[in-house]
Parts: sequence; structure tokens; C-alpha cells
Amino acid sequence: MSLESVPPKYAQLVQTLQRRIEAGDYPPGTLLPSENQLIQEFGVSRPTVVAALRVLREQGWIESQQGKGRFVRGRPALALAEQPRPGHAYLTNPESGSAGEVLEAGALAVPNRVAALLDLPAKSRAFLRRRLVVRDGEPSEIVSFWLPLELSEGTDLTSADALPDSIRDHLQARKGVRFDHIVEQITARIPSADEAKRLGMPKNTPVLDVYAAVRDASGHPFVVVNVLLPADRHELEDAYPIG
Amino acid sequence: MSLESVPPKYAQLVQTLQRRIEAGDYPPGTLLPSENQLIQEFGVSRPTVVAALRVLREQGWIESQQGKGRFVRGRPALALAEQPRPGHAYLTNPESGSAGEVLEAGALAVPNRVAALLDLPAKSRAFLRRRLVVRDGEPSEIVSFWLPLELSEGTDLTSADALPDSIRDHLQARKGVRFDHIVEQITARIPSADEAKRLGMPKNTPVLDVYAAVRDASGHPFVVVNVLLPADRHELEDAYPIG
DNA sequence: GGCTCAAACTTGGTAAAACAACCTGTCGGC
DNA sequence: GCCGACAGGTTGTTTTACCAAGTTTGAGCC
Repeated sequence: MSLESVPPKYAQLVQTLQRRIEAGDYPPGTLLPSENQLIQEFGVSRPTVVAALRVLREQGWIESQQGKGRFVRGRPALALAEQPRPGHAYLTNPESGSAGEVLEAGALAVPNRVAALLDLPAKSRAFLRRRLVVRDGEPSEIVSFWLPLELSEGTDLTSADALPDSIRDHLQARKGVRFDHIVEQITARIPSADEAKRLGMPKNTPVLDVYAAVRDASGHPFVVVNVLLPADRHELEDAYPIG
Repeated sequence: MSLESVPPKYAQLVQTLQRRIEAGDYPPGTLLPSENQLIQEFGVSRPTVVAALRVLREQGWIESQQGKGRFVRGRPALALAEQPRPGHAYLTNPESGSAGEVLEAGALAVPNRVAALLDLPAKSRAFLRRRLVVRDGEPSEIVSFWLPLELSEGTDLTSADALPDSIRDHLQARKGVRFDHIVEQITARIPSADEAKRLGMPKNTPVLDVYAAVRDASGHPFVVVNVLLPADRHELEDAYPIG
């Protein structure tokens, strides 16, 4: 085993400076201590100080001006809020982290829309794993994973139990694929009678229908995640900076 | 005067390597030459090589693995594409760029949801500008801008004609506010009879209801944009990288 | 007083060196 | 054959050193 790995010095410096900015020790608009002052105070070399300040600049905490110094901007508004995109969580969270029930797990003909997202010919077969997620004792959403048959071989995706690791880790470990980005489509529709029954929702309220195609760096799709959310109980929220 | 300032060496290296990756000299999935090889080939020092490779890694061109090397990923698909996010386009595009008709423009009591997004007390009044956008001769979507009364003074937002500049430029020029980020909420519902009529859509198909709160760097909201999109004619699409 | 200019600060970039951590082979011994 | 030790490769981190370029300041001259 390993002893608690200590973070590198420059990362510690980043943390320290972030805390001081948040605490108001370095108010926004003011000048940060110069490189030499930081070298003195923390007893590290200049490259270490510069590395820390570079990280802070790239994250938007400070801005620098040659010849003058580095100005405090404050905590970057979205640095942390920037995460929970709709389709993303279902890929990275293990199924066992949420209650639920596996509805289907096996190969069958893909809907046209999924075929297009997976770059498969229409009417071809693919593997489907569909799960009803339960939150607070109530049915909450239906999550479906579609993947090409060759990708599903050798995985535990046919299991009727919740998977202990995330779909992403599962595929990455067993098939060696590398996820790169997600293309997400959001639409709304009236649920089918079956969907409404499973979700325990009135038939005349719409569902949000989210398709997330997971692709590698070259744009080749691996998996399509579909999430069905009753619109009376769920919203999608997202935040992003604008230039 | 100065001669054309030459870019720093590490930046030149970044460019060279990017071009080689794009040209296929370093195909995705393969190993990049090691630091020592690059030092040899380009006749620069190790910190210079490392600085260039750090930039490439942060931009998503390569990924590195201690003890093994650096793997080529390819051009980062989304780094520059930075899609038009749903609420964003309506802020930056001038109204005159799309056909349409101003439905309302004036002060009135805000709905609870908008009040919350604008940090206003419930039942207070705010300025509303609502417009029906027409595409290809068909009514397409309803766009509403809500803003606090003090922000609407001195603007042309009461005009019944399409504004020649974007809402963003308009407010930035006249009120000196600086937009920083957007918090977006997406939901779906059945349209009201009036909405369905204006949008020329069947009453039993849902609409996507997008709320985008535009805020400054400190999180204070300026404007709320609401877009109503018939779900049978519109989808929201978005792409983002995953770590 | 007002101007010029040099000195002293600031950040930006490059070079050379060393050690640590990690991976992958090869070469033993078993 | 199997397994461990080891050597040699890789990237990660830190240090020392020097030069370049932009900004501010103040001393000194007119």
C-alpha cells in the first residue's frame, strides 16, 4: 500500500491562494503578492510559484499583466457549477448507487433514432439495457443504454442486478474504449401508456426525452444513453460561461 | 518599432505538433515521440518541450501516462466548436436577423418562476418583451425577455419593431452591464390554448420550456430569457467533452 | 517646475540538472 | 514454466540560473 500521497507543492500553493482569495485576504481588484514575495513566504522556487499562478490564471482566479503584477479576479463563477450535464451522470455513476429495477437486458432491433446515433444500418440489432430508477420510493426515470452487439460481449450488462461499477468504467476496463465527448439531444413527447404506467405518472403530462450519444475522439459512437424523465417531476439544469 | 514579434518557442512547438497530428503524421492512438526525441529533433530544452506538451494536453490533443508516454487523441472536436447553447443564441443574435412579430413589450407582474430567477420578490413587476419568431413562413417559437424595470429604462425594448442589434449588445452598450454566464433550466409542459394557437400547433403535443438566467460574474441575475419550442418541430442539441 | 532617462521593480521565456514515480521489458533463480 | 529482481525507458516535480520585455519610480538635469 501507499502512504497518503502528498499533493505537489505547486498544487498546495494553488489551494492556499484560492483560500486566501475566498477569505478576502486578497480582495478582487487588488494586486497579488509578487513572485518574489511568494517565493520568500512559502520557501519554494520561482518555477513552482509560476506553475501555481499559471493554474490560477487558467482557471480565471487572477489575471496577469507583464510589468505590473497579477490582479485578483475572485472565484470563477462556474468553475465548480460546470458539471452535472443530463446524460453524463448516468455514465459515470454506478447503478448500485441508486435503487431501481432492470426492465430489459438483451439484444433486439434498434429504433431508427438510436440506429442513426450509433451509425448502424436501420433495423439492425443492438444490445439494450433498460432500467427503472427509483428515488424516494417512487419511480423516477427510465434509463436505457444501447450499444453495438460487439461491444456488449464479455460484459456483465445482461445481469439483472445493479452493476457495481459505472457503465463507463465497465466498458473502459473490459473493452478498452476511450470515451471522449457526448452529443446530447433533448426533446419532449407524450409518454406511451406503458411508460406512463411504469413511471406512475398521469398520461397527459409530457416526458423529457434525452438522447446522449457517447463518442470517441474521432466522433465514432460507442453507446447511446436514453433517459425518460416525467416533466412534472424533473427539470434539466445547466450552467455555462459566455464570452 | 519592433520586428514582427516571434511567438515563443514552446508555442511554435505546439503549432508544429498540432499540424502533424492533423496531417496524420501522428495518428490517434499512437504514441507521440518522447520528450528526449523532441528535444533532439527541435534542438530545445526539456522545459520548453514540456510546456508545449502541457498545452496540448490541456487542450485535449494528447493524453499522457507516466512511465509510458503520451498518446495522440486527435484534434479536440469540441474545443472550438463550442456549440450555440439553447438560450445563448437569442441573446447574441439581433432580432432583425429573423422574421417575427412582437407580441408584448411593457411592464407587468412577473410569474413566480421568473421572479425567483431574477432575485425579485414574488408578484413584483418587471419588463417583458415577447416575440413570436417565424421561420420558413411558419410560427416557430415564442421568445420572452424579462428584466428588472431599472434595466429596461433608456432602452429601445418597447419598440414594436425588431431590434437591429442583439439584446446583449443593447444592454451592454446602454447600461454597462457585463454578462458572465447563463444558468439554464429545461422542462416540458402542455401549452396553453393561447400558446398553441399562436404557434399553430396541435394542443396535445408538448412544448419545450427553456429558462435561461443571464448573470454577472458574482451571480447577480440581469435578464431571464424564456423560449417556448413545440416539441414536434424542435429539439435541443448540445455537445460537450467528458474527462 | 517639467522633462529625460536610468534604475528597479514586475512578469514572460529558456536552459541545464537532478530526483521521484511509474511502466515494461529482460534476465535471472526457483 | 513461473516468478521476482533489476535495468532502462518514460513522464512528473523541483531547483538554480539567466535573459527579455513591460511598468513604475525617482534622481538629476534643463
